[in-house]
Amino acid sequence: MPTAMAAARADSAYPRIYRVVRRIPRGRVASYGQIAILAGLPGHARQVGYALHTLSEAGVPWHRVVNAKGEISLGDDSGVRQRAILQREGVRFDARGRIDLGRFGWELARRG
DNA sequence: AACATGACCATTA
DNA sequence: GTAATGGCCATGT
Repeated sequence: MPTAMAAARADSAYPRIYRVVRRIPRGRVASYGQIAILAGLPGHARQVGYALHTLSEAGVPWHRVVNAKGEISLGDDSGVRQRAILQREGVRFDARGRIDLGRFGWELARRG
């Protein structure tokens, strides 16, 4: 019988993060901090970013995760790619490259 | 092992 | 509005 400690260690945080990201509906975005909270890791927003950075799994809509300002956090070509995908899903960006989280932010309490 | 870096965030000035 | 600070901790050197 494995100890509780071993069991907790066996379930690393990354799969939980991926599971939450997969729940983000199409046409919506969530912040890193929000993902961390929903994954049961409050305050670990940075680890969410790292989890997505080292992401090798398929089927995870990583592009629906942006920072708390509604801005894309990637500076290189990946950022351009992320923005294009989001726009294809119907997410609108303002002139400064920011998303209105009041309109496109993922809110669980809201139906739709 | 120490150290620096990073797809972050909230608070404070 | 911007800038600095502290917290978080996985990865790479």
